[in-house]
Amino acid sequence: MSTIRRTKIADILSAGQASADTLVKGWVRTKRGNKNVTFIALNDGSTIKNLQLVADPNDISEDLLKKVATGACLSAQGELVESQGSGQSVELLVKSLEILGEADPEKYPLQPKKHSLEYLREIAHLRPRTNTFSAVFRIRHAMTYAIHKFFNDKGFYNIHTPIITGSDAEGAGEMFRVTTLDMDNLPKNEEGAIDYKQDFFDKETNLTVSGQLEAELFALSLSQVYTFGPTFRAENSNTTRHLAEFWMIEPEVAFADLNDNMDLAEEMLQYVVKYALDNCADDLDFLHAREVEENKNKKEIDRPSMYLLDRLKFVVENQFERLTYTEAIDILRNSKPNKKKKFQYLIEGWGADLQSEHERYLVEKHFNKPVILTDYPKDIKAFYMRQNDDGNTVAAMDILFPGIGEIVGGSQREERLDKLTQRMEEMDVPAEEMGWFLDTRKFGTTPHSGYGLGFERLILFITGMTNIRDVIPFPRTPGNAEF
RNA sequence: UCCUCUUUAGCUCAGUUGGUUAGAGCAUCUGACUGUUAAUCAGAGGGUCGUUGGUUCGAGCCCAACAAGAGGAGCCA
Repeated sequence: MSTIRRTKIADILSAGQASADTLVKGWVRTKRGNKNVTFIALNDGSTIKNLQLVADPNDISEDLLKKVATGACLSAQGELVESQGSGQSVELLVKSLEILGEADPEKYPLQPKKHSLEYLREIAHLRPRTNTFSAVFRIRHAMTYAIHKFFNDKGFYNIHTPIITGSDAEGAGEMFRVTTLDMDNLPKNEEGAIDYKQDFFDKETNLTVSGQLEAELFALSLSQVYTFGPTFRAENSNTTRHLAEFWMIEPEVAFADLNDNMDLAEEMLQYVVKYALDNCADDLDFLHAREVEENKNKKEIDRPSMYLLDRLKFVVENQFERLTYTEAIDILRNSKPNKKKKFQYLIEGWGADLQSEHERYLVEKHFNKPVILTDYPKDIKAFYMRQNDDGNTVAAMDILFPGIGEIVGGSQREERLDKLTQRMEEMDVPAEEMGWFLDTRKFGTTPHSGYGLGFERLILFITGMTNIRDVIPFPRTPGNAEF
């Protein structure tokens, strides 16, 4: 092999031009052909598209070609020429071939055929070699970048809030304990309880369930900040939209009220969807076609009213519907399924939390577009949300997306010290442990707002995947921490 | 955690009111074919029917427990 540099398949295909001496490396997707010619579809992950290698048995030995099986890794050098076939513009006439890594076709778990997502989940270490998952993870990267770019361009600062937290007052769900104590021989104190004084941090510590409270501290100093980090919830949730370890984006903005907050969230969502449309066309085209194919055999009623690319364009081009919780309750109370008692939980009066079936009705049936619900009853929301003048509601907002449900949850934060401490008392939040948080209200407080965006839920929407375990490389769910 | 469903070849699935030797497509292997596009055509190999126990002359099929997976609910992002 000569010492020329590897060319990425994405670059070869986007240039689409013949070139004398070219070196490519990648993994074999399929091989086919006859005695006189062998065709190899090679993929290196730089694009969903494959490069066709053409091997003449006069140039490449039969023994070598025999080792070219699905999954094997190759290095191939030759001449890039205009393709004689119709499926591609250029192809590589192979002059020399090296097998970097063989893959026994009898044992390699990925076959050149369609696999179920459930099966691929069991071999999550190999699934990025498939079209679907390589597309999903290229898009996931693009969305990570787009989010950082969006906030950076607006003058936000990215804050790395702690992953290990000593605060158990965040109130956003069950936490994972962090400890270096010997679990088989826990030290006890005089009262017979576990003596955390002997633990690594001299106290009980957990993995974070939210960076919001820490982000608020920086919002009240740097004005506009956001977090983008891992989040851990030890809830026993077994659904297509919950993970025990997931990634969350939490902007926090000083001098912003609930309307500013909604404007920011809507602008961000439209920005990143547009970014995907502008920059991930090949992958989205593939996922779109995949979805159309999946629904081909379904009945008319079970098919989505819009397919992936149309849904994405729709979100970019249309404003989200904004209404209050109270208005939503009125719509639901007078809705057909409520009158005909089709809801499992009937809407009778003001104050109840909305169930998924209600959110789905509003988003998928009544408005048929993303919906922002605001001003929820204070009793069903967190202590830190700003109390409205009516005394019953808080300045909260949830953004609901079709097929996904809540993708964003946020609020204007309670900046008034007396109101905040009163609410903490009512909801049994230990104020004595949160002096650092209350200090922001004691010293130079100001109205501010923020929200949390579930990154994987965003990826579900953008890729059209339907199970959250298929949009994170190695999903952690109850009873499962493989790989 | 609750409810429902599923578990048969490497993968995706059929398998009748319980009956003798458990099938198909794809994949794999072998062969054919002068440029293929998930190539095509022909042939071959491949099974402790999730596990354990029970009912029965007889269980892939009926019953029970357990396990794994999926979907829905709750919690939320």
